Amino acid sequence: MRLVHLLRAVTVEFDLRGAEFAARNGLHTTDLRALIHLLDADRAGTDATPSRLGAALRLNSAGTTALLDRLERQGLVRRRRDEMDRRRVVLTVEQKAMELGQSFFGPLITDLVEVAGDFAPAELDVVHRYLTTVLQAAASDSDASTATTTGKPPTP
Amino acid sequence: MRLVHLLRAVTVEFDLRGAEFAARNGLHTTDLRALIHLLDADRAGTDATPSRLGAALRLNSAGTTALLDRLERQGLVRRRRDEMDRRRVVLTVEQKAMELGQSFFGPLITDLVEVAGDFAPAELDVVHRYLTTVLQAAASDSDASTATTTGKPPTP
DNA sequence: GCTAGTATCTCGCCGAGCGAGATACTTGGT
DNA sequence: ACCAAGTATCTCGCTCGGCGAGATACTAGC
Repeated sequence: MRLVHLLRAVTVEFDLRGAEFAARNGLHTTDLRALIHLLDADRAGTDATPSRLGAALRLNSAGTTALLDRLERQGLVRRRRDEMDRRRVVLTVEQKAMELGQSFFGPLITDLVEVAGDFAPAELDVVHRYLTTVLQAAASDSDASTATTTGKPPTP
Repeated sequence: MRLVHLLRAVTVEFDLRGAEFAARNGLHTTDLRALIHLLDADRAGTDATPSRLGAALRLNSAGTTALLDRLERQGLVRRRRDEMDRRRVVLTVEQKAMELGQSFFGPLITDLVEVAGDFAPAELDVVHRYLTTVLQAAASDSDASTATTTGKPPTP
Protein backbone atom coordinates (compact mmCIF):
# COMPACT_ATOMS: atom_id res chain seq x y z
CA MET A 1 0.00 0.00 0.00
CA ARG A 2 1.60 3.20 -1.21
CA LEU A 3 0.04 5.37 1.48
CA VAL A 4 1.83 3.39 4.18
CA HIS A 5 5.21 4.12 2.68
CA LEU A 6 4.21 7.70 2.06
CA LEU A 7 3.16 8.22 5.65
CA ARG A 8 6.36 6.66 6.86
CA ALA A 9 8.39 8.88 4.57
CA VAL A 10 6.61 11.96 5.87
CA THR A 11 7.30 10.84 9.41
CA VAL A 12 10.97 10.35 8.68
CA GLU A 13 11.20 13.72 7.00
CA PHE A 14 9.50 15.57 9.86
CA ASP A 15 11.75 13.76 12.31
CA LEU A 16 14.80 14.69 10.35
CA ARG A 17 13.80 18.33 10.29
CA GLY A 18 13.28 18.22 14.02
CA ALA A 19 16.66 16.65 14.67
CA GLU A 20 18.40 19.17 12.44
CA PHE A 21 16.65 22.07 14.07
CA ALA A 22 17.51 20.73 17.50
CA ALA A 23 21.17 20.25 16.65
CA ARG A 24 21.38 23.72 15.13
CA ASN A 25 20.06 25.21 18.35
CA GLY A 26 22.31 23.21 20.64
CA LEU A 27 19.61 20.97 22.05
CA HIS A 28 18.71 17.30 21.77
CA THR A 29 15.68 15.70 20.20
CA THR A 30 14.30 15.03 23.64
CA ASP A 31 14.63 18.69 24.49
CA LEU A 32 12.69 19.64 21.39
CA ARG A 33 9.95 17.14 22.17
CA ALA A 34 9.78 18.51 25.69
CA LEU A 35 9.51 22.02 24.34
CA ILE A 36 6.67 21.03 22.05
CA HIS A 37 4.87 19.37 24.92
CA LEU A 38 5.33 22.39 27.15
CA LEU A 39 4.16 24.81 24.49
CA ASP A 40 1.13 22.62 23.84
CA ALA A 41 0.32 22.54 27.55
CA ASP A 42 0.77 26.28 27.75
CA ARG A 43 -1.56 26.86 24.83
CA ALA A 44 -4.11 24.44 26.27
CA GLY A 45 -4.00 26.19 29.63
CA THR A 46 -2.96 23.02 31.47
CA ASP A 47 -0.14 23.64 33.86
CA ALA A 48 2.87 21.45 33.20
CA THR A 49 4.74 19.57 35.89
CA PRO A 50 7.88 17.42 35.76
CA SER A 51 5.98 14.17 36.27
CA ARG A 52 3.54 14.88 33.46
CA LEU A 53 6.34 15.90 31.14
CA GLY A 54 8.31 12.81 32.05
CA ALA A 55 5.31 10.59 31.41
CA ALA A 56 4.70 12.19 28.02
CA LEU A 57 8.30 11.68 26.96
CA ARG A 58 8.62 8.27 28.57
CA LEU A 59 11.45 9.36 30.86
CA ASN A 60 11.91 8.35 34.47
CA SER A 61 12.22 10.93 37.20
CA ALA A 62 15.99 11.14 37.07
CA GLY A 63 15.98 11.71 33.35
CA THR A 64 13.23 14.28 33.65
CA THR A 65 15.18 16.22 36.25
CA ALA A 66 18.24 16.21 34.04
CA LEU A 67 16.15 17.36 31.07
CA LEU A 68 14.66 20.23 33.07
CA ASP A 69 18.10 21.22 34.33
CA ARG A 70 19.19 21.50 30.72
CA LEU A 71 16.15 23.50 29.63
CA GLU A 72 16.39 25.79 32.62
CA ARG A 73 20.08 26.37 32.06
CA GLN A 74 19.25 27.45 28.51
CA GLY A 75 16.63 29.84 29.83
CA LEU A 76 13.75 28.09 28.09
CA VAL A 77 11.65 27.14 31.10
CA ARG A 78 11.46 28.09 34.75
CA ARG A 79 10.63 25.95 37.76
CA ARG A 80 8.40 27.37 40.43
CA ARG A 81 7.09 25.68 43.56
CA ASP A 82 3.33 25.34 43.56
CA GLU A 83 2.24 27.34 46.61
CA MET A 84 -0.95 25.26 46.95
CA ASP A 85 0.87 21.95 47.11
CA ARG A 86 4.46 22.60 47.91
CA ARG A 87 5.59 19.16 46.79
CA ARG A 88 4.79 20.08 43.23
CA VAL A 89 6.81 22.12 40.77
CA VAL A 90 5.08 24.00 37.99
CA LEU A 91 6.89 24.68 34.75
CA THR A 92 6.49 27.94 32.91
CA VAL A 93 7.83 28.45 29.41
CA GLU A 94 9.89 31.57 28.89
CA GLN A 95 9.59 34.01 26.05
CA LYS A 96 12.71 32.50 24.47
CA ALA A 97 11.01 29.12 24.22
CA MET A 98 8.03 30.61 22.41
CA GLU A 99 10.33 32.28 19.93
CA LEU A 100 12.21 29.04 19.42
CA GLY A 101 8.93 27.25 18.80
CA GLN A 102 7.98 29.92 16.29
CA SER A 103 11.28 29.63 14.47
CA PHE A 104 10.76 25.89 14.18
CA PHE A 105 7.11 25.77 13.25
CA GLY A 106 7.01 29.05 11.40
CA PRO A 107 8.70 27.84 8.20
CA LEU A 108 6.91 24.51 8.42
CA ILE A 109 3.54 26.21 8.64
CA THR A 110 4.44 28.56 5.82
CA ASP A 111 5.37 25.59 3.65
CA LEU A 112 2.22 23.71 4.46
CA VAL A 113 -0.03 26.67 3.90
CA GLU A 114 1.60 27.17 0.55
CA VAL A 115 1.07 23.52 -0.30
CA ALA A 116 -2.56 23.79 0.74
CA GLY A 117 -3.01 26.43 -1.91
CA ASP A 118 -2.90 23.75 -4.60
CA PHE A 119 -5.91 21.99 -3.12
CA ALA A 120 -9.61 22.77 -3.02
CA PRO A 121 -11.15 23.19 0.45
CA ALA A 122 -13.15 20.00 -0.07
CA GLU A 123 -9.96 18.12 -0.84
CA LEU A 124 -8.28 19.41 2.29
CA ASP A 125 -11.30 18.21 4.21
CA VAL A 126 -10.76 14.74 2.81
CA VAL A 127 -7.13 14.81 3.86
CA HIS A 128 -8.10 15.99 7.28
CA ARG A 129 -10.65 13.25 7.64
CA TYR A 130 -8.17 10.64 6.48
CA LEU A 131 -5.40 11.72 8.83
CA THR A 132 -7.80 11.86 11.75
CA THR A 133 -8.89 8.32 11.07
CA VAL A 134 -5.30 7.12 10.71
CA LEU A 135 -4.36 8.83 13.93
CA GLN A 136 -7.20 7.18 15.80
CA ALA A 137 -6.36 3.79 14.39
CA ALA A 138 -2.69 4.10 15.34
CA ALA A 139 -3.40 5.58 18.75
CA SER A 140 -6.07 3.10 19.76
CA ASP A 141 -3.77 0.28 18.90
CA SER A 142 -0.79 1.44 20.91
CA ASP A 143 -2.98 2.73 23.75
CA ALA A 144 -3.95 -0.85 24.41
CA SER A 145 -0.48 -1.59 25.75
CA THR A 146 0.16 1.84 27.22
CA ALA A 147 -0.92 2.35 30.80
CA THR A 148 -0.37 5.82 32.22
CA THR A 149 0.08 8.22 29.37
CA THR A 150 -0.86 11.65 30.63
CA GLY A 151 -3.08 13.84 28.51
CA LYS A 152 -5.16 11.25 26.73
CA PRO A 153 -8.69 12.66 26.61
CA PRO A 154 -10.45 9.57 25.22
CA THR A 155 -11.08 6.20 26.86
CA PRO A 156 -13.85 7.01 29.36
CA MET B 1 -3.67 25.44 10.40
CA ARG B 2 -5.24 22.23 11.67
CA LEU B 3 -3.46 20.03 9.17
CA VAL B 4 -0.10 21.05 10.61
CA HIS B 5 -1.04 19.85 14.05
CA LEU B 6 -2.62 16.76 12.61
CA LEU B 7 0.50 15.86 10.67
CA ARG B 8 2.61 16.42 13.73
CA ALA B 9 0.32 14.26 15.80
CA VAL B 10 0.52 11.46 13.24
CA THR B 11 4.29 11.78 13.23
CA VAL B 12 4.43 11.57 17.00
CA GLU B 13 2.14 8.56 17.03
CA PHE B 14 4.15 6.68 14.42
CA ASP B 15 7.33 7.49 16.27
CA LEU B 16 5.87 6.28 19.49
CA ARG B 17 4.84 3.01 17.92
CA GLY B 18 8.31 2.59 16.55
CA ALA B 19 9.93 3.26 19.90
CA GLU B 20 7.61 0.84 21.66
CA PHE B 21 8.21 -1.86 19.12
CA ALA B 22 11.95 -1.33 19.34
CA ALA B 23 11.96 -1.51 23.12
CA ARG B 24 9.81 -4.62 23.09
CA ASN B 25 12.32 -6.33 20.81
CA GLY B 26 15.38 -5.26 22.73
CA LEU B 27 16.68 -2.78 20.22
CA HIS B 28 17.01 0.98 20.04
CA THR B 29 15.25 3.44 17.77
CA THR B 30 18.42 3.79 15.75
CA ASP B 31 18.52 0.04 15.23
CA LEU B 32 14.96 0.07 13.96
CA ARG B 33 15.68 2.91 11.59
CA ALA B 34 18.70 1.03 10.35
CA LEU B 35 16.62 -2.07 9.81
CA ILE B 36 14.06 -0.12 7.81
CA HIS B 37 16.79 1.36 5.69
CA LEU B 38 18.36 -2.02 5.08
CA LEU B 39 15.06 -3.65 4.19
CA ASP B 40 14.30 -0.79 1.82
CA ALA B 41 17.68 -1.17 0.17
CA ASP B 42 17.17 -4.90 -0.08
CA ARG B 43 13.78 -4.47 -1.71
CA ALA B 44 15.16 -1.84 -4.07
CA GLY B 45 18.03 -4.12 -5.07
CA THR B 46 20.66 -1.59 -4.01
CA ASP B 47 23.39 -3.21 -2.00
CA ALA B 48 23.83 -1.64 1.40
CA THR B 49 27.20 -0.69 2.86
CA PRO B 50 28.17 0.74 6.24
CA SER B 51 28.95 4.18 4.85
CA ARG B 52 25.60 4.48 3.10
CA LEU B 53 23.76 3.31 6.16
CA GLY B 54 25.69 5.72 8.33
CA ALA B 55 24.93 8.57 5.98
CA ALA B 56 21.22 7.73 5.97
CA LEU B 57 21.07 7.69 9.75
CA ARG B 58 23.41 10.63 10.22
CA LEU B 59 25.95 8.60 12.18
CA ASN B 60 29.70 8.88 11.91
CA SER B 61 31.81 5.88 11.09
CA ALA B 62 32.43 4.88 14.69
CA GLY B 63 28.76 4.96 15.52
CA THR B 64 27.93 3.02 12.39
CA THR B 65 30.40 0.28 13.30
CA ALA B 66 28.91 0.02 16.76
CA LEU B 67 25.41 -0.15 15.29
CA LEU B 68 26.40 -2.93 12.91
CA ASP B 69 28.10 -4.82 15.73
CA ARG B 70 24.81 -4.72 17.60
CA LEU B 71 22.72 -5.79 14.63
CA GLU B 72 25.13 -8.56 13.75
CA ARG B 73 25.23 -9.80 17.32
CA GLN B 74 21.45 -10.07 17.21
CA GLY B 75 21.64 -12.04 14.00
CA LEU B 76 19.77 -9.45 11.95
CA VAL B 77 22.42 -8.61 9.37
CA ARG B 78 25.67 -10.10 8.16
CA ARG B 79 28.82 -8.37 6.97
CA ARG B 80 30.62 -9.70 3.96
CA ARG B 81 33.70 -8.34 2.19
CA ASP B 82 33.01 -7.20 -1.33
CA GLU B 83 35.25 -9.41 -3.46
CA MET B 84 35.35 -6.79 -6.23
CA ASP B 85 36.58 -4.01 -4.00
CA ARG B 86 37.98 -5.51 -0.86
CA ARG B 87 37.86 -2.24 1.09
CA ARG B 88 34.08 -2.39 1.04
CA VAL B 89 31.73 -4.39 3.22
CA VAL B 90 28.30 -5.36 1.93
CA LEU B 91 25.47 -5.85 4.33
CA THR B 92 22.92 -8.59 3.87
CA VAL B 93 19.74 -8.78 5.91
CA GLU B 94 19.00 -12.12 7.49
CA GLN B 95 15.66 -13.90 7.49
CA LYS B 96 15.13 -12.84 11.09
CA ALA B 97 15.28 -9.18 10.09
CA MET B 98 12.62 -9.67 7.44
CA GLU B 99 10.35 -11.33 9.95
CA LEU B 100 10.94 -8.54 12.41
CA GLY B 101 10.07 -6.01 9.74
CA GLN B 102 6.90 -7.91 8.96
CA SER B 103 5.87 -8.04 12.60
CA PHE B 104 6.30 -4.30 12.83
CA PHE B 105 4.70 -3.22 9.58
CA GLY B 106 2.18 -5.99 9.36
CA PRO B 107 -0.29 -4.65 11.93
CA LEU B 108 0.31 -1.10 10.75
CA ILE B 109 -0.50 -2.04 7.18
CA THR B 110 -3.57 -3.96 8.28
CA ASP B 111 -4.80 -0.94 10.19
CA LEU B 112 -4.20 1.41 7.33
CA VAL B 113 -5.81 -0.82 4.76
CA GLU B 114 -8.83 -1.07 7.00
CA VAL B 115 -8.95 2.69 7.35
CA ALA B 116 -8.69 3.05 3.59
CA GLY B 117 -11.90 1.10 3.28
CA ASP B 118 -13.85 4.13 4.46
CA PHE B 119 -12.62 6.22 1.56
CA ALA B 120 -13.38 6.28 -2.12
CA PRO B 121 -10.45 5.62 -4.47
CA ALA B 122 -10.62 9.19 -5.70
CA GLU B 123 -10.36 10.43 -2.14
CA LEU B 124 -7.31 8.27 -1.48
CA ASP B 125 -5.77 9.75 -4.59
CA VAL B 126 -6.25 13.19 -3.14
CA VAL B 127 -4.59 12.13 0.10
CA HIS B 128 -1.74 10.60 -1.83
CA ARG B 129 -1.27 13.74 -3.87
CA TYR B 130 -1.34 15.88 -0.75
CA LEU B 131 1.20 13.83 1.15
CA THR B 132 3.51 13.70 -1.83
CA THR B 133 3.43 17.47 -2.10
CA VAL B 134 4.04 17.88 1.62
CA LEU B 135 6.94 15.47 1.47
CA GLN B 136 8.55 17.33 -1.38
CA ALA B 137 8.12 20.66 0.37
CA ALA B 138 9.67 19.36 3.59
CA ALA B 139 12.46 17.49 1.85
CA SER B 140 13.51 20.28 -0.48
CA ASP B 141 13.71 22.64 2.44
CA SER B 142 15.91 20.50 4.65
CA ASP B 143 18.00 19.22 1.77
CA ALA B 144 19.28 22.70 1.28
CA SER B 145 21.28 22.63 4.51
CA THR B 146 22.25 18.96 4.38
CA ALA B 147 25.67 18.07 3.02
CA THR B 148 27.69 14.86 3.09
CA THR B 149 27.68 13.11 6.41
CA THR B 150 31.31 12.41 7.17
CA GLY B 151 32.35 15.85 6.05
CA LYS B 152 30.78 18.88 7.64
CA PRO B 153 31.81 21.78 5.45
CA PRO B 154 29.86 24.58 7.17
CA THR B 155 29.97 26.25 10.59
CA PRO B 156 33.52 27.49 11.19
C1' DG C 1 2.28 14.27 66.27
C1' DC C 2 3.08 9.97 63.70
C1' DT C 3 2.75 7.29 59.58
C1' DA C 4 1.70 6.46 54.83
C1' DG C 5 1.70 8.44 50.37
C1' DT C 6 3.30 11.63 46.62
C1' DA C 7 6.50 14.82 43.89
C1' DT C 8 10.97 15.86 42.94
C1' DC C 9 15.88 15.56 43.29
C1' DT C 10 20.79 13.19 43.99
C1' DC C 11 24.11 9.50 43.15
C1' DG C 12 26.41 5.94 40.62
C1' DC C 13 26.32 3.45 36.57
C1' DC C 14 25.53 1.88 31.50
C1' DG C 15 25.82 2.47 26.81
C1' DA C 16 25.05 5.15 22.23
C1' DG C 17 27.47 8.25 19.55
C1' DC C 18 31.63 11.39 18.63
C1' DG C 19 36.55 12.80 17.27
C1' DA C 20 40.91 11.21 16.20
C1' DG C 21 43.69 8.03 14.50
C1' DA C 22 44.85 3.13 12.79
C1' DT C 23 44.37 -0.37 9.21
C1' DA C 24 43.54 -2.48 4.79
C1' DC C 25 42.70 -1.97 0.36
C1' DT C 26 42.49 0.55 -4.54
C1' DT C 27 44.04 3.72 -8.03
C1' DG C 28 46.81 6.86 -10.68
C1' DG C 29 51.26 8.78 -11.72
C1' DT C 30 55.99 7.87 -12.85
C1' DA D 1 56.33 -2.66 -10.88
C1' DC D 2 56.32 0.78 -7.08
C1' DC D 3 54.93 4.40 -4.27
C1' DA D 4 51.88 8.28 -2.87
C1' DA D 5 47.24 9.69 -2.40
C1' DG D 6 42.59 8.42 -1.76
C1' DT D 7 38.76 5.53 0.17
C1' DA D 8 36.18 2.21 3.34
C1' DT D 9 36.01 0.42 7.64
C1' DC D 10 37.44 -0.36 12.27
C1' DT D 11 39.63 0.75 17.18
C1' DC D 12 40.31 3.68 21.22
C1' DG D 13 39.14 7.00 24.65
C1' DC D 14 35.72 10.08 25.94
C1' DT D 15 31.23 12.69 26.73
C1' DC D 16 26.70 12.83 28.17
C1' DG D 17 21.63 11.34 28.04
C1' DG D 18 18.94 8.13 30.48
C1' DC D 19 18.13 4.43 34.16
C1' DG D 20 17.57 2.21 38.94
C1' DA D 21 17.84 3.01 43.64
C1' DG D 22 17.54 5.77 47.26
C1' DA D 23 17.24 10.53 49.57
C1' DT D 24 14.48 14.62 50.55
C1' DA D 25 10.52 17.58 51.18
C1' DC D 26 6.13 18.04 51.51
C1' DT D 27 0.71 16.63 52.25
C1' DA D 28 -3.07 13.86 54.22
C1' DG D 29 -5.33 10.52 57.18
C1' DC D 30 -5.68 8.63 61.75
